[in-house]
Amino acid sequence: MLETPAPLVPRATPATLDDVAKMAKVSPITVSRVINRPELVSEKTQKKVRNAIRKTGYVPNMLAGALVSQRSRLVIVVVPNIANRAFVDTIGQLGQRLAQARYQLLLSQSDLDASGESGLIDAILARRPDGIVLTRRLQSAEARDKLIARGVPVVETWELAEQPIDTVVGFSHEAVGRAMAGHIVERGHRRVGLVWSDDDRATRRRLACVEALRAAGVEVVACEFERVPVDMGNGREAMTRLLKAGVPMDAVICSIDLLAQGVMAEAQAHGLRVPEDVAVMGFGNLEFAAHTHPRLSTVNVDGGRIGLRTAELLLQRIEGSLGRGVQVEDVGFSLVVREST
Amino acid sequence: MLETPAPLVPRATPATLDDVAKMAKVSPITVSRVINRPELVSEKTQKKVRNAIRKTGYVPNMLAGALVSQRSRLVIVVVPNIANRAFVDTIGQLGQRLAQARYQLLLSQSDLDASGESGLIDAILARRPDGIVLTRRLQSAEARDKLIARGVPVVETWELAEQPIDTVVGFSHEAVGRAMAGHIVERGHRRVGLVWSDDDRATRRRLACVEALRAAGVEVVACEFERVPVDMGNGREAMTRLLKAGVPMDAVICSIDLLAQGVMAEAQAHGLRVPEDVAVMGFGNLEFAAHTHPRLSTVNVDGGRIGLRTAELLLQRIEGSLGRGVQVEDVGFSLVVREST
DNA sequence: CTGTTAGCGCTTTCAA
DNA sequence: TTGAAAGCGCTAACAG
Repeated sequence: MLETPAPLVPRATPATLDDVAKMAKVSPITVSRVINRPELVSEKTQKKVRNAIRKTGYVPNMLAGALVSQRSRLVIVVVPNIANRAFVDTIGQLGQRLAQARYQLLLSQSDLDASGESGLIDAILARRPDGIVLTRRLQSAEARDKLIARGVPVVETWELAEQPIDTVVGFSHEAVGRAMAGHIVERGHRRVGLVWSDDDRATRRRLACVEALRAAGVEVVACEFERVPVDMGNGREAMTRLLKAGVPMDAVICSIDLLAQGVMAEAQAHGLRVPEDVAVMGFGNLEFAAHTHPRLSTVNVDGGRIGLRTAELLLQRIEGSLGRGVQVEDVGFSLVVREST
Repeated sequence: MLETPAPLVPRATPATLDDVAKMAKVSPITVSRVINRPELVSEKTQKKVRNAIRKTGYVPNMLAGALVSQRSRLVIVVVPNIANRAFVDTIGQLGQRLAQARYQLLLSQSDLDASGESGLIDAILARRPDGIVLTRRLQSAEARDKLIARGVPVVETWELAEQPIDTVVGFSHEAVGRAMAGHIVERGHRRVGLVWSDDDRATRRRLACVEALRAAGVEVVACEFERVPVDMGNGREAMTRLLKAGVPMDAVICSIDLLAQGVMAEAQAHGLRVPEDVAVMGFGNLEFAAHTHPRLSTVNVDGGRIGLRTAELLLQRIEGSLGRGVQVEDVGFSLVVREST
């Protein structure tokens, strides 16, 4: 090694493109090309430039690059809260596919922003991302209008928005509710308790579920609501209340697996057998659902597929090959029947 | 409402500071001040400017602002994977505190980046964040050296790094391992199985734990390793193997609560009583640990406190009131004894 | 309290 | 295949 390595003590001024250019004895634009479009530069020049980059410890300034090129190569994903495991696969696939296309994925936790949805969207737009992915619904019309006015590519996921901002990749929560009801009816249960989280999407599943149960002559004997974010503890508490109330029931449907897990634990702590004494069903097919004792019946959503399709459509929107607000894709869902029902 | 609202159709060119300035009949810098330092502008002028901002639908371009001011008001947090719930509270508190100080927190999932740690760090530095928080250890010396050379404020969390990049907020994994061993010894167990994830930090807990067990004359009869990321299913599988091997044991210590949860489920599926037949202990005090049946004994780390202290120290580093590499803060941990041991 | 001047670091466009 | 000139949108520094 004859090269001088990059200095390990912070420099007063980090190296710029010009510094690299001077050292390599080329013009700044040539350095830029080596980094962004190396196919336009001769091997020999590339070598000189890469050497200079290494020696100076140069790291491109994408603020400057994005400012002039109007492309940030940044996609921001809004998640309600990273504790929500529903979106793990979606984000994984999305990020991987975008990385292949040289886009960087950064996550913004929406519940961090005290200024509300509108402020959150402003903060995101201020970074000039090339695309935005929403895993939650924007309630505020103001926030939605801002996105529309900007014209930035947006994909709404995990539901089928009725008035989409732009592109949509999701599934019908109403259809899920009906499918859950159908399964419980099929299993011959007649008196059902509900343990439900109190958010927009869960509510849509619940309304459809209750309607379908009633249509089949099944009685909904109780409904416990839990504020989001819910956890397993909420499930146990809800089941405690249900058992204390003494209303006889042969099944409990939950808005989400976490609650179902808590409901099962509490039932067992009371000596009840699942599913013989009481069947339990969840939604989400979270990782643990396959491994509880007994294993939990639930509804599976292919989050990875949502992520992949979102990436594809977002890239098409960014490149302009897909129009805005044109595509609404339903990825569906499936019932996962295990031991708890 | 006499105002013209921002247009709902994407404009050819989004409004700039100059557009706002012209409409409000002030200079651009005044608009900038209204946004960033309103205390320097008279009420009357502010009103004019805010009106113009609303009418034009102006959203500041932080790329441009950061470029000239050398402050991006952006902090990037590196998480191994958002499925890892250990960091939820840390990120929540960190983000909230930073938001108060007008910094935006964005998350970067490190396992998304195929180019390795060095490429990940380059991608992050290219956005010129004012600070970086690491929730995982950087293995590559190259990546660490890049951060050092840049001089950007960095806080390493969730462990006490031996050769810190800059500031540290964490706890000793060795001390945790010894505490777990101590608890099992105290409970009178003599033959212990281990179910462990195969990562750097977990390994440090295990080595210390095993050493302490042996020192107390407790026999380690088996050790099952699981590749990260682990889940509850890995715990069940490991316990299946342990039971199949037929080696008698009276306790199982796990590297993480998820594995412990799986171990308990499998033990129960085999008709074993926890803790009478076999005690089970985890680490992390994940949300479900308080709600399993029986409730799980574990080790609690105050992730929220780590987040808060990280925010404070990072802000001090950014403002220059704290020197680089000066502070190493140990937030400790605590044993949480419940029903499973 | 408000404005003028200059330039952050990079890429676009056009030219050689 | 390489370079020169111009300017993206904003704020620091200074002046009034």
